[in-house]
Amino acid sequence: MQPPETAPSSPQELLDRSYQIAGVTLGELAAMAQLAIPANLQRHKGWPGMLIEKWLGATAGSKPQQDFPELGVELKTIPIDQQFNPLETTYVCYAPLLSKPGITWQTSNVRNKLQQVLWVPLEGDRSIPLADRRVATAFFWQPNEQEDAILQRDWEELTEMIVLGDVEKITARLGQALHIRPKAASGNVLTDAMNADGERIRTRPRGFYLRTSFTGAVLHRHFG
DNA sequence: ACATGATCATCC
DNA sequence: GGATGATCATGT
Repeated sequence: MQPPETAPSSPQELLDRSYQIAGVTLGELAAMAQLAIPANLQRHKGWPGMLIEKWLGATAGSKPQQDFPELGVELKTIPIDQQFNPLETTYVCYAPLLSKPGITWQTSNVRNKLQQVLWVPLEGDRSIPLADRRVATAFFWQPNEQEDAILQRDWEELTEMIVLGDVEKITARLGQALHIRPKAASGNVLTDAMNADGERIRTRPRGFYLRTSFTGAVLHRHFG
């Protein structure tokens, strides 16, 4: 078995590819792809995601928007424990701190990214050596009406705070399903934002993340 | 610096 | 133990 060299031409082909690697360990996938396995993830935090991208035929690199633009599909690996509970929150996208006019939930990057997600759960318990962790069965997910409403409410609450110049009041405690946290290589990275008086300020870049309670519910809706 | 891929590590 | 805030690698 080898990684594909082309992008999948249909959602079904993408799903088929994910089934091909279900149950396989990350060590086996790395070996077949002739990739080195890091000793741990401390300095290779994105490694599992990159490995799965390669095996499903996502275009490499750090391009904006979805992983499979032609399919309208976003790929997300998610580390899980033995009960299929997520072990980490899920990064969605950067949070724009300089609001663009006319942006709504319907046109937001968050909604665009989450419109159609291929979830690929991976064994993530730190007690399992990285190479021994197995890929679980992937599945497509589209937010249902209720999930979309929750995400919309959170997004609107947080976006309103940014628009009102209250970005510094935002904490990760806000938001039922979606929240905002720093997202940067280090604490000294700064970007532009506005304060409540409309003045330019410098602040840490932020990202939108899905809480584990939300992704956990999504997983359990599919795996019971 | 921004954006991708995320997990780490500390605090509660 | 779990969530929050911080951080790591890489490419554009």
